[in-house]
Amino acid sequence: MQKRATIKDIAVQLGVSISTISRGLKDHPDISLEMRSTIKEKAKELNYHPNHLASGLRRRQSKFIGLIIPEITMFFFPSVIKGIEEIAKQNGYQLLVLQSNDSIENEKLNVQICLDHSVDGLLISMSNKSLNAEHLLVLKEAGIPVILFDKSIDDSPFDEVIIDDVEVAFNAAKYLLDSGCKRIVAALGSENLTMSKKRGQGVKIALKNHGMSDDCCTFIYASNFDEGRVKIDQALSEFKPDGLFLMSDELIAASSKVLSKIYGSNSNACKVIGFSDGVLPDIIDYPISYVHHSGFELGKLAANRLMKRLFLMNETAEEELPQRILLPATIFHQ
Amino acid sequence: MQKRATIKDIAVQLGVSISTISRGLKDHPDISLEMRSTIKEKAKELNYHPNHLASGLRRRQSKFIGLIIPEITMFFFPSVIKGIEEIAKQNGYQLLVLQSNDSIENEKLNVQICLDHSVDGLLISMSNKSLNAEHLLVLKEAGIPVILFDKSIDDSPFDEVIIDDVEVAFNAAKYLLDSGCKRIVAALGSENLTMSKKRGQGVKIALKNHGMSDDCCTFIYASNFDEGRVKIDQALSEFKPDGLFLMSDELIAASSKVLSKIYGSNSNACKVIGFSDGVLPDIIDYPISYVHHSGFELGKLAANRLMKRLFLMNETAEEELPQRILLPATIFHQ
DNA sequence: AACGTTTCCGCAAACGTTTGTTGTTGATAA
DNA sequence: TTATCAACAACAAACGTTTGCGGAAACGTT
Repeated sequence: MQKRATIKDIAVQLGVSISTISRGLKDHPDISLEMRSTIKEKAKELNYHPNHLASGLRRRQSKFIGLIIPEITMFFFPSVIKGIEEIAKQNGYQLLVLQSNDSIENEKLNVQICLDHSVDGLLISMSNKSLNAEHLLVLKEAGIPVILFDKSIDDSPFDEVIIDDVEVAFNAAKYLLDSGCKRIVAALGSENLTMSKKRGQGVKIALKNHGMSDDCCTFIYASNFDEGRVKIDQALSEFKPDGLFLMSDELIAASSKVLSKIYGSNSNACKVIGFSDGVLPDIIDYPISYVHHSGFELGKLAANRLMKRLFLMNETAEEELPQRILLPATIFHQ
Repeated sequence: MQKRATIKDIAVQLGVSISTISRGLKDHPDISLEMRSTIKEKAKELNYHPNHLASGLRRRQSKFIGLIIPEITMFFFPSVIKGIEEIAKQNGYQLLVLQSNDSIENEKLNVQICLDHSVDGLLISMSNKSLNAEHLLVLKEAGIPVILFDKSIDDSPFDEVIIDDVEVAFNAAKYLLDSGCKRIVAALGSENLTMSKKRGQGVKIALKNHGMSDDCCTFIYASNFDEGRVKIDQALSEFKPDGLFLMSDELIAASSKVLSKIYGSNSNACKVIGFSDGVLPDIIDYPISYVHHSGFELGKLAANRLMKRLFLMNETAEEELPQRILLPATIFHQ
């Protein structure tokens, strides 16, 4: 059971002080070049690696960024995490991944965990119970930058990185209507999600624009895969729509078998448009169009924004106003 | 910008020493009951929360466990992580999630990151480049328990939590053969993966058991979704098999559209059996049987084993031998 | 009255860094 | 010769905990 080498071990073996070692290791100009290289040599020889807890404690920063999401499912979030991880790693940060399971209590707990671990920043996709960001204000007080991404709230006091839900949903619905759909079912996520509201709103605007009444579209809400399957089955069976709007990959998955069951291979009977990361449409049989919004890109955007905030905090005192960053989304057909 | 309260703040306000606070907070018997409650009251009042870096440094444990996996994809790993997270949280641990991207260099780097962060234990699903665990021995030296899960290696010097690949693959192949399949395509993962070898081996044993030559089965190898799609398409087009063996969810997804394309709705033309977490078969149209191996359960098993190791380390000095823990797997039909 | 025992708490060191300040050289300029 | 100034390195405090040890009351026991 080897004790790992410390800065002190190097100091003793080289007969110099520990401060010299510390400075030498990070190329402080006070230390001569020869000294630096002897230090680095010895460090390599002893297989020295800095103790993260010690330096974190001293420097009051952990090089961790908190990542709070509702749940790690197979939909969307894996690629988001990958995007965030890529940027974080580039900047020497590690991720502290926490799930709220769509509970506001858990969200609070997770915020506390982030605080306990002295995270340098936080990325959060809010639970569907969170209608405001009150419980995140404590982070602001602590001087920890927060970025809301994917699932945001109205009037966010923090930066947000999202897609333009109304606009994109509008375009998606417009596609269905332009294709001649007259009876539409729009499947949305949890009803208290801002995202659901906005995407629903986009659909309604499209309907209005096409001179169609709201009756032409049935809205259903489902907060997870299983609920989606049941409700979509019900809706498709009951209304036999000629157009289906699915606001997430989860709902695309949930509707996949139902679509084949009801419409068989006659994929013209019901046009489908979904919001997808791009993988699922390549897996399911029923041909669907989709708004491509890349989780990977979203993750990168959000993480980059956080990095910028982190950088700004060191440089200037002037607070930049909360900014809204939009993820581009394009429609892919069939 | 609020400074967070420390143990010292409580001490000053209460006019007692910081050691008393520290002990009082964790119910040390040396501290009187009244004192304990005044301390806790004041702690609550000041919204005190222990600084994790400080206590970690002092106690030489981070309450972090490292989790190294090849890649966070939508297949399998999300549920594994959920399982691990559940057990970890129950025991007061956080996860440090790292990806090797199937590179042994990254795996080494990640091990170093775990070391730097003083993780208390490590869970690792090995990259397909890792043929041995040499690069993990440094953890053993440091007294950090390691559990290999899912993707293991031969003769592991560490505990491993896996499924009985040979046995399960044997049963899966047996199902195809019992159903009368004569021309089989078996799609495996990366060729240098121990897991692929073992599952292939199971298939071969089943063939032999049925008195069939190895020629009756074509083995193809694919290390990711896209490669799988191409190779499966080729194989199905070329051999028009009446039985298909798919060793992972990823390959199930990759074959989904190809199956419909080639066999249409005549699902009897080609029996399919896969290894799945259970979600994908509910999404794709082509009816398949599958060996259910739950990522969630695997994660829990692995994490629990690690917890046990962690516990044993505190209690006894006697080293328990590396153990192999098998995840139960059952076959679901259609 | 002298001597244990509890009971409760404080002192101070330690964990491994970082960093502001001070000190020692030797060289150069006056 | 003395003052000046780099250039380099050491000292020591600090970050917020935990914990071994020691000590002062308060109490009972012979």
